[in-house]
Amino acid sequence: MADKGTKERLIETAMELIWQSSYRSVSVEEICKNSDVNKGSFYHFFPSKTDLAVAAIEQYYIDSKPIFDEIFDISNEPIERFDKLVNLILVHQKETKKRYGHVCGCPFASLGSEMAGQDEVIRKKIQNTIGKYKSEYYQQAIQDMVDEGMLPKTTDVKSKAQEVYSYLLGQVMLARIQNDLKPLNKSLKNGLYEILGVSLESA
Amino acid sequence: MADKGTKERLIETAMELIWQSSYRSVSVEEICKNSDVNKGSFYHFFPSKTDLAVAAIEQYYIDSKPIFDEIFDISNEPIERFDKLVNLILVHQKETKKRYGHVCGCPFASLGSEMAGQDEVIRKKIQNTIGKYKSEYYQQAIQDMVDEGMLPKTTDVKSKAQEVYSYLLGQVMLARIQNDLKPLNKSLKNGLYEILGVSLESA
DNA sequence: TATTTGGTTGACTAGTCAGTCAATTTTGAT
DNA sequence: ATCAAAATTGACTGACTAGTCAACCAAATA
Repeated sequence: MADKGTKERLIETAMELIWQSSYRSVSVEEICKNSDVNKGSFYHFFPSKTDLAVAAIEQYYIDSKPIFDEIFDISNEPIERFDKLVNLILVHQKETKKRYGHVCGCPFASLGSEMAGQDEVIRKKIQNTIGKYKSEYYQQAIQDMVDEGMLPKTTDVKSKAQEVYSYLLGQVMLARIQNDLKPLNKSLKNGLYEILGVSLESA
Repeated sequence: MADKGTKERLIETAMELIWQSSYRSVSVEEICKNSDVNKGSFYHFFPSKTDLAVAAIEQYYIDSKPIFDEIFDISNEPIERFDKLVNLILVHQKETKKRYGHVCGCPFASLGSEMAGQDEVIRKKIQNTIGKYKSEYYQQAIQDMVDEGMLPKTTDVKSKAQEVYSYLLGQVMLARIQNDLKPLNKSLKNGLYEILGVSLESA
């Protein structure tokens, strides 16, 4: 960690701590201490705690992009893409549970839900970021399914993407609330296939 | 409001304020002021802020129970029950949006997600409450669908209930983050039918 | 009337919070 | 080596936090 720049360390620590607990429960001072940074330095790089959160959201998106680009690569069949996505979610949730001691869920959803009624800047940032995932990956894959005849031409691609995203987000969020990955492991893929309207044999 | 007892007013106000913003951002003092109650009185009824939250969750469940009992009454066809549930969600979200100025989402999910990593008492209370809805209403309706031959005998009823609940929760939560009810109105019912594995004509 | 019980009051503690600031050190370019 | 810009430091402010407490009140009971 000490090999990274001050700003980068703050961003990384912020995401970690906020994801584990919540935005309001993590103080700027705590983020600084866990980054070996003084408070004054924090405000040299970020005008406010809100700006740090926005930067953390952006960084998390940037870091995840290569992984998503590979999963949703055009060389994979659409169903295969969603298959790999489900695996990514399961592995990722298992990893973070081991690392932080409890199921952490989706950082965007948790932070977004917490701050939606209070901080419009953070809410908008998360809305936009989620929107990017939806259009770049989900909508694209569903469109490909329509083009390949796996879904009817009449499919409302945007709505379908919203449904799929909602479902995955709901399962992951419920796993956080229940602090249990078993239901996720058991039913995540099955439900996704049902929303997509494809049978399980395709796997 | 002044016609209710002090304790009841505190519980009602707490639910309102926490639902609009978040648990950590609403102070005990704020809850007291909005209930015309002094701080000392608060701690006469509740040993801690956590206990108030638990009471508020319980009260919200109790208040919603008659409505759910009617919707999920055995005299309604299973599909009809889910149909009425979707309508309830849409109307309820529309109402609270108008009342509070923005989409509020699901109070259980928001509070549960916020506090899951910090307050085990609140997390457990929400987990249990969600569990009650799932088993009393969702699982029961799905079991009835299996018994009536609308779903295969091999259906894993518990998993299916988890999928349905996750989907609805995800849609409602996303509506809060996006502060927009349009996607909900457009695709909530459709996606639910797909998870349930029934065609839209049944409506 | 005396006493107990349930409820009320609001000032108080001790700690936390985001954000400020003036002084200092480090860095990099010339 | 010089100097300006970038980065660092940590004490400080003022506002807010959950929770405490001793005094007070009203109504019911005995």
